[in-house]
Amino acid sequence: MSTTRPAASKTSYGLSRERIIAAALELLEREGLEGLSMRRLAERIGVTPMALYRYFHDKDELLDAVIDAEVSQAPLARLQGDWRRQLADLMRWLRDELMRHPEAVKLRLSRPIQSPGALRLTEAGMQILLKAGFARADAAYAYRTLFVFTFGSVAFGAHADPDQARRQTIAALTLLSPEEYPALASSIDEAAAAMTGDGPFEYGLSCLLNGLQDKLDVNKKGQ
Amino acid sequence: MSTTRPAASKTSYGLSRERIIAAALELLEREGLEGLSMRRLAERIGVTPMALYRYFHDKDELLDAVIDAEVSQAPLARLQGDWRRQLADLMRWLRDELMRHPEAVKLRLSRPIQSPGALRLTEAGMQILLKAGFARADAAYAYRTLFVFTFGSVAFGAHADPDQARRQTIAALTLLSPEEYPALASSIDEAAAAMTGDGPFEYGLSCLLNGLQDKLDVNKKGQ
DNA sequence: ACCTGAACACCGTTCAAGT
DNA sequence: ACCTGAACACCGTTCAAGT
Repeated sequence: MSTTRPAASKTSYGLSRERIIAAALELLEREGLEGLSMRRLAERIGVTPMALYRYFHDKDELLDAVIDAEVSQAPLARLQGDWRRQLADLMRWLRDELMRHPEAVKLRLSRPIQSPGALRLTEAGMQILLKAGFARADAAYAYRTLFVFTFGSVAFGAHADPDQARRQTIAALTLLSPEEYPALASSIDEAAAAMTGDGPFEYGLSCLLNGLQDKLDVNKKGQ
Repeated sequence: MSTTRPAASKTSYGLSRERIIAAALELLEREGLEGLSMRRLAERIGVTPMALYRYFHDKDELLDAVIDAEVSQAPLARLQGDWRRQLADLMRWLRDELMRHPEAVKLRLSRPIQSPGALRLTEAGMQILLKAGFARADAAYAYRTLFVFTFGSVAFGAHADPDQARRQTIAALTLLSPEEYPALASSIDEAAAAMTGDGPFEYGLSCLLNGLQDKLDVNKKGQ
């Protein structure tokens, strides 16, 4: 009975950053951002709220670690084809990842994460752009543009219930006076369709890549 | 002394939705989103927290009204030039407005607002696109793309302290191993520059408009 | 070293009561 | 009709104490 320890009544034995983060991710996915409180997290683990503060200074630090873990764990998509195809697939992959954890997108708004794990994606994008012939400054701007568009698409378009979002849009547009809002009043179905699904994202992505191609052509001609 | 009322010790006489919203906007701007609590808001007005619940069912309804008021009060930019110039100026105006109230951007993430006041902007964008020759479905997608990009630029790029954001990016990128992150390691200054200022927004906007021009040309050729 | 208990200063919100 | 007071069920976090 030297190394055998009696079973703990609470499962609080191997408390660690990893264990806390795993439980937080689980809670985040099940209950959403609002449901992720220090007290509820502690309760789930079977421990007092204060125990968490041994491992994280405060809730902010815990949240940082949670997003970081989530971002770092996803394996990058394998890419092939020309630079446009590769960038498109990278952004589609990013969008899919973000849509899987929409709560984490909100979290990233207030805290830009620049851990090595998070920067793998940036590195991949920059590699594609540099190899395609973009100057470093242009590549950085171009990546930033793609990033902002893709994150924005999820942040401002990941509706829990797409059908309801469409119906709400239709209802809101139907209320408008056709005299004051002629363009919208004549495009109610089209505007509603632009609120959900892959269509608007693919349209914007294609626009952006066309625009980037133009920039590349202009610069090459200038040399 | 029939109509003259004794001065109230607290200034709670003309409590109304408008007065509450005005106080909430003030508090939001001074203390940020976290500082806007029902209790603090009530205190500022000189009233009990419960008094607010006569005018709004709950905090969510109050927040909706607050954003709506803010969005509706800004006069739209006056636009001139060709459609590209008009759209660019509209998005620049939107970005300026959003940057003036970055807290409200976070609020709009969870609650899509489609009040008539908020839709004036959409109407303006749709008018420009339809007049330029875009089909209704394309115009809706195109507007959505511009909207998502502009909102995303502010949501993911409105740093309270731009210099600090740049320094943090440089610090994070300097930590990376050049073997694993060759593209980023060779573009540290450029990547940091892409995090702040007007440069990345203008680059992305120009990209998008070029891409939209291409779409328009293709469609016109197809007809 | 690691966790607990009690406490503090906050929340949003309900419900009964005051005027 | 409009506002108040007291209360409830939550928060994040500090600090002293237990083992």
